[in-house]
Amino acid sequence: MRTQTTSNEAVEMYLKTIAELDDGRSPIVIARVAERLGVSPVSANEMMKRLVEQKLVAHERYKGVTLTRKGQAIANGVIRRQRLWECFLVDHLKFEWAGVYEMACRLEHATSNVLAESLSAYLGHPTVCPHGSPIPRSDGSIPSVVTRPLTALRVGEAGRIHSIQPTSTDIFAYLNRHQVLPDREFAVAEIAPMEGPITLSLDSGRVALGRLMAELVLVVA
Amino acid sequence: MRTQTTSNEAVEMYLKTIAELDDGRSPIVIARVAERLGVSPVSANEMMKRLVEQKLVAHERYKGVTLTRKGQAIANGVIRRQRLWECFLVDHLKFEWAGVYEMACRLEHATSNVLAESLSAYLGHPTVCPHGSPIPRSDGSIPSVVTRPLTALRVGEAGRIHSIQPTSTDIFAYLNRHQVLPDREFAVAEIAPMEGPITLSLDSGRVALGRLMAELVLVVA
DNA sequence: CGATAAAATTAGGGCAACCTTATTTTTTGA
DNA sequence: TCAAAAAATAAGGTTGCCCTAATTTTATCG
Repeated sequence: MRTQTTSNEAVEMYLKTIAELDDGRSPIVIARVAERLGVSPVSANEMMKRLVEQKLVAHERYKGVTLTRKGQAIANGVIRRQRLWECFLVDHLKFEWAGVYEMACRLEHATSNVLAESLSAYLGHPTVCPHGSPIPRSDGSIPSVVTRPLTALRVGEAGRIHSIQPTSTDIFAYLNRHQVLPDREFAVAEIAPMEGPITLSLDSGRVALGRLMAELVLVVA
Repeated sequence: MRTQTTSNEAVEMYLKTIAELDDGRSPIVIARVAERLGVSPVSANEMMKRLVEQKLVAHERYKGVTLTRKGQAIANGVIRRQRLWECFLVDHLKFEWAGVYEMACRLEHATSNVLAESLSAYLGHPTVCPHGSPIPRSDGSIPSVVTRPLTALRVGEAGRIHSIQPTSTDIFAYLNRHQVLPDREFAVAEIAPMEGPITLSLDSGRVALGRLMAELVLVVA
């Protein structure tokens, strides 16, 4: 069977997931990774053992995992490929914003470096994906912008939506339906007590977002 | 782990390989399939057992296998996806004709039906891949053209190259270097005895092809 | 500060695809 | 016609990735 030159799909998915969950503060709890990938915690633990052997992640027992430099490089490559494909699917094939994450996720593992570079050139070297997230550069670096999750804002504060963190199609679709899209301006109209919803006022009207969802919406200013 | 809605990669590769080896005459010897895929005959045999169970192939003991209607449909879908990607890679990403087979082969397994249809529309619904082979239609049918392998011609006969059958990058590269490309006109200049090379005369000059390679070049008229 | 919840780990399997080596069955051609 | 070549099968592995159930370790909070 044709052999892979790069790491395989499962490894890529684990590394990408760790990178996506990483907020730069504390190690990533393995159980969170398992949840995201829809596998049992045991399976995720086993895989972590393999990734530690390959020096792709560092593991602090009972704390969680962190990507090594090498692991981060692979993860960034995977994310780059996925986001490039998302751009292609939206800009050229005219797919809906909300559904492209999954499609691109399958293509990313079938994409060599040389293909990614040609694709990037074809697309005009985009720097953000359709959800507003930055596309890692081919050298592995990521353009960094200071953002805050929506949950960090207080009532009355205004801002601009920067990006929606990678998640499921359902959530993308909900946000899309309510015009919660990258680059839109908004103000925080209300924050319900008891971990209740955050209501935004946008040009298109008002939307209420639960705290979990609001956590995924990154804003600037 | 994300589950596949369609058949998996290994199954797709086996079915595609059988379809590619099929000349419509006799069943495909399993050992030939194994060779093509670079697996042991034993492995291929085991897989055939699984494919027979799933009613994707029919097996005549000591003769070989044939695709069932269902197996052919899947194979055609896989071939369609691959050839669409080949078109994209050559026409839009400006890749070399010779190298795209392998790249498209990886993408094909990551391509859903809806993606294939959008891609086809984007490309203007092409009917042939860059190697000249027909792209199966979305309903599973294949445009049929009467062609002969180069080996069926006699000295002095002229014709036009229709397509190069799927094979390895090396062979594509050799043919490319010598301008043996779809749509080129040629005449058979010489056929060496003892299974020797067939020499073609093209506008660009002369080329000698071994019998095995000549078998892969399909011509018309 | 100790009980409980959360996280991690251990133990014990399963399955798909691959492998090698040895053997049996069929086809074939001298 | 029968021996060699080709095809298939049998037997026994390996690896990667997944599972459940049971247990151990750590963290947290009343």
